[in-house]
Amino acid sequence: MTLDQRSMQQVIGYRLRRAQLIVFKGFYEAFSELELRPAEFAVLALIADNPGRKQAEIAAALGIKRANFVAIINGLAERGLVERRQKANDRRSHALFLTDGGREFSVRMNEIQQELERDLVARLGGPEERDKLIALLDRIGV
Amino acid sequence: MTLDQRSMQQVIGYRLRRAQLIVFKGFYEAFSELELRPAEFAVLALIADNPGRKQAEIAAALGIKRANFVAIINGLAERGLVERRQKANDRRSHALFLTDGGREFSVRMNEIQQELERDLVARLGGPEERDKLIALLDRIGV
DNA sequence: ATGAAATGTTCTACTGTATAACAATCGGGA
DNA sequence: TCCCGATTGTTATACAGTAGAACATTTCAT
Repeated sequence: MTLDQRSMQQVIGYRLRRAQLIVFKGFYEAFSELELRPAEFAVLALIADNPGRKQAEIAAALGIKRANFVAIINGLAERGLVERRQKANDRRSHALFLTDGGREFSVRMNEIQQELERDLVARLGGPEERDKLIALLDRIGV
Repeated sequence: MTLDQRSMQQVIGYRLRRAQLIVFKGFYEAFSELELRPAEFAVLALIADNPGRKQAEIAAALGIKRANFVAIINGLAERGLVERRQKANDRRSHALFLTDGGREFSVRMNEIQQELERDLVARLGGPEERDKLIALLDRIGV
């Protein structure tokens, strides 16, 4: 009846993908009220911590191509959460800032994110386990 | 100069996604010679361990929608790796099997996968760390 | 002054994924 | 036995994510 899935269960990439999909599913549900996608969350969080940076910098930090980043910022700007300002010293680039509304939004956003994170930490078995997971994921990256 | 990315580094879903992308990048490079995608690898591995199962069963086990699974099996069948056979007792469903060529292919496929896995285990710091990672990912799922 | 590089942008294409609809088939209950 | 709902494979379609090429503008180093 039940399939033998033992071999795939040992494939790290496969397990990472399945786990990520589960976590993202929770994200979409929790953020449906704010209509926020994972990439948009990351962009807002990065701008909040790094106001005034160029589009290209934020995009590169998140592994998003310049070309695809335009639509994301357009969307956030239309919602009044983010603002493009001309940089005085370099007229090619746009500096990104949160608006007042964006800062307000990100407070609520971070509350929801904290809930999600608490739930995940509980599932993992505690903060030490969370730290262990993050440490292991660190080692996968360069 | 460098962006402050500390807050995002603590977001489990984000870290899972980035790690998964890195691992998949390695997968695509290692399997470019075989022109095999992650989903195709998983399908072949599952059929190898569970010959004769219905399309719907294999698809569901991998979290792939029936509709999207058709093209995957079509591709593997055109390459002579997989075979659809009518089930005697249920003429609605197709039973999936590896062909002789498919079994031969999966030997080479598993060799490459073992190399990838060895490399990942080395990065993680040893087999115990790999087991720990898998155990933590288990807890994220139901 | 000139040419290379950076930046934001548009367009395009491909992949992955979700939903709806359909025909054929199966199975259970009246 | 007949009928109705469920299952299965399939096609068509739509949408998000992502990648690459090309472009105008601007900067910068030589």
